[in-house]
Amino acid sequence: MALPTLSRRERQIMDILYQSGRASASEVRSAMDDAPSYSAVRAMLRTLEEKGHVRHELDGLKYVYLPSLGKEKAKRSAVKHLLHTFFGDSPEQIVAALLDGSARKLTPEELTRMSAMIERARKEGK
Amino acid sequence: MALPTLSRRERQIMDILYQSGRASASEVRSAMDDAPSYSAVRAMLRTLEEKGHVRHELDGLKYVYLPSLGKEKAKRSAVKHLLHTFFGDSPEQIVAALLDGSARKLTPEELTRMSAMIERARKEGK
DNA sequence: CAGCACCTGCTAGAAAAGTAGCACGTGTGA
DNA sequence: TCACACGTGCTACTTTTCTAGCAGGTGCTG
Repeated sequence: MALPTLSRRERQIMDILYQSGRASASEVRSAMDDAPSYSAVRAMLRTLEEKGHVRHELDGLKYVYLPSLGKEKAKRSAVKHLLHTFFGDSPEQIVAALLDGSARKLTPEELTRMSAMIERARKEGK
Repeated sequence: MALPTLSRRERQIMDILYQSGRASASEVRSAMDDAPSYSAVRAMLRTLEEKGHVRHELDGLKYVYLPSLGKEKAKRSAVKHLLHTFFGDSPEQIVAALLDGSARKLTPEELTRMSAMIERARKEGK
């Protein structure tokens, strides 16, 4: 991979960007709960752009930043990493973790939909 | 949270430690594919210990390091973070990602077990 | 048009991360 | 017993991160 070298702050910013899809410097800043100065945020955004993690578009007069790697790819890679680091590459263990209330309570509807997805996967797979 | 401040290398080391459970400095080092010097690894392990992320035990003559936060807790927090960053806090979307082959192909057995888990959760929940 | 609110580009400095290297200690086997 | 492999503690140095601040542009409003 070409992009594993993020510093703490950079990672923090990337997370915000992935979460919101696109954001201006000041939006990024307000999404951080231990935010540094506005200048600092801008500087890091610029650095990230140099490194190729981020690109910006002109929205009226201001810059709006977005991850240059598609969200889908980033997702996959994040899931993969999580899988490998904490779950011994066993997907079912993630599901177990999801279910056991660690994150939040799931509604019956959600459970039903999950079931359906898995059923579908099973049918297709065989 | 008290421990969000990991640098790039530190995070890398923590991941290895979580993945393997416990490891000596040289083991950590060989698990890194862009490993720095042995000294460097040791220094970072020491830093991590100072910060409280890691502790060490004496195994014969050498040190063996292990994460000080239980794996379970770390897992939960990692899942939660992933959920929030990439999946809009929607657990079913993670399942979807798991299913769509992004990580690896699931076996029918795994799918069956997942189904069973979800069924069980549904029964308990209601 | 003066003042204000916001934005950008740039520079510079402090703080932290990342790294290598030495000095020393302890078993092991030729 | 003396080299050797391997471990530790510590220090010092380089590079990157992280940060603030200034100068300047644009539009709005009284």
